Amino acid sequence: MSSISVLAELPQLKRRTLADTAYEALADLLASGRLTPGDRLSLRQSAAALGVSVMPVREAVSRLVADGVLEVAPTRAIRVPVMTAQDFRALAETRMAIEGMAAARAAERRSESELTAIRRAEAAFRAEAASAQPDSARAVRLNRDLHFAIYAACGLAPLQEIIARLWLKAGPVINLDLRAHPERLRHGYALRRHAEALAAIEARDGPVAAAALAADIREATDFILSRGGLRDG
Amino acid sequence: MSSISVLAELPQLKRRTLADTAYEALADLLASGRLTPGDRLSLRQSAAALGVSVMPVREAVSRLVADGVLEVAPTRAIRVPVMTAQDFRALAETRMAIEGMAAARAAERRSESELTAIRRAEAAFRAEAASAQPDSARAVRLNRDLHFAIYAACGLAPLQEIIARLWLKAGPVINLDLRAHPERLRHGYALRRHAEALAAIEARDGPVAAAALAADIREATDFILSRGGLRDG
DNA sequence: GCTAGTGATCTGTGATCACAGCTCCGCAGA
DNA sequence: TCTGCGGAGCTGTGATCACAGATCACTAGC
Repeated sequence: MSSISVLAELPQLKRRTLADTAYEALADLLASGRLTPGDRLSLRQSAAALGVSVMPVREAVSRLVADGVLEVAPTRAIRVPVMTAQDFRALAETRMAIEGMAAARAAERRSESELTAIRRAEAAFRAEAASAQPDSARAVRLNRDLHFAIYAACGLAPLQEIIARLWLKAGPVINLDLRAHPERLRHGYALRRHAEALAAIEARDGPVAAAALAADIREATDFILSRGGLRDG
Repeated sequence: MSSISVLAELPQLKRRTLADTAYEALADLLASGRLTPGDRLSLRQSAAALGVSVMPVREAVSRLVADGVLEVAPTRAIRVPVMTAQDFRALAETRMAIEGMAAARAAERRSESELTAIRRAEAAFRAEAASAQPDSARAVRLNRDLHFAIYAACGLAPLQEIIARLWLKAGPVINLDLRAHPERLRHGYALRRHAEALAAIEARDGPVAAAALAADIREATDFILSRGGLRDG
């Protein structure tokens, strides 16, 4: 054992493999909606685009498949799953339940610094939505930042990972719709729910925070479903 | 289109790769506690044991690593993570929240056939626990069957997948403890909570079902933590 | 004109090889 | 007794090759 006990405080530095990088690259494509439901993916083409061999891409894709974010058809084609309306509704209900719960916990246990981070994220999203020419991609990212600032305050790391996976799964559908109908941003639904959530978190009111988050998700889901872009199962 | 319309009723037969099989084999080792926290794993040795090349094992391991069920140390060693007491408590709290919620939904929406399945699973576990010489491994499996019979009745497929992942993560710790202290089975804690949950599901009482499941998880967790087998973080 | 067949090409899956880096063990030096 | 130093034997990671099976454009036959 070294006598320099300060070394014990050093964080374990984690190894970054090419597969990790490939995973993030693909996840970003999905979360930002640049890969939309039904899109196909080729290992070799993706590998060429990333400048690596197929191996790292393979590993990344197999993780995404395990998460249900991608799927490989019996025909050996990798593609973004096309969800039925029922699938999407079940996913939304799961999100409402889990993210609502995370928001409730966040409201009850948030620290001052976490509250500050949430306030800042809310303001950033509000500013973007209120701007003369809102940038969809930027708004999506800021919305995500706000939600995860809230979930980060819930104090349960496993819960945050679960939510991140759910977002990855819902990402393609949500972003596809947002691209087709960017005007929803102006309606201010999300803004109202965000304000409600922020107020509830400030007041340490768990149930109200949960209700606000759930309403945010429900309204976005209903909007998308009302468009009829998803087929029935 | 073929004129034999019956063909439309055929189910999509899903491809089973060696990687899938390897994943299940490893997951079973973890869920049943034959791999315990701290155990190391070698790709080549695992591959040899399974009679395949390293490739399928690699893919399976990378999925388990993504799930947090295995980890690769910076030293390039694959092992079952050793959770701190805090980690385990956070995992348990997450489980209580999520599985409680699933149980509540199950109570409210269960069909008669689902209720029958739950009754049968509860009786099977009770019979095993009451037997003269309870088989730990068998009891663990029956306990799992009962829990998942309940969650299957919640009607949300994404939620079930999430719970399955959480169980895989908690499996090694729980089973390790159960092997060391099989006497807990006789105390009947689990039996009481199971009976409460079953009664609540029969009565379609969501909150009580959630409370019973949460209590089941909490008691098992407290028992394990009281043993002091987990180091602090 | 439409269907069935055919071959070139591309797909994911699996096996194998190459390699940098770690562990372990014995040995030499203080 | 402890420390430092190699070298052999591992490790996971990545690249490459082999292969069965699918796709797609195209043609022959009705």
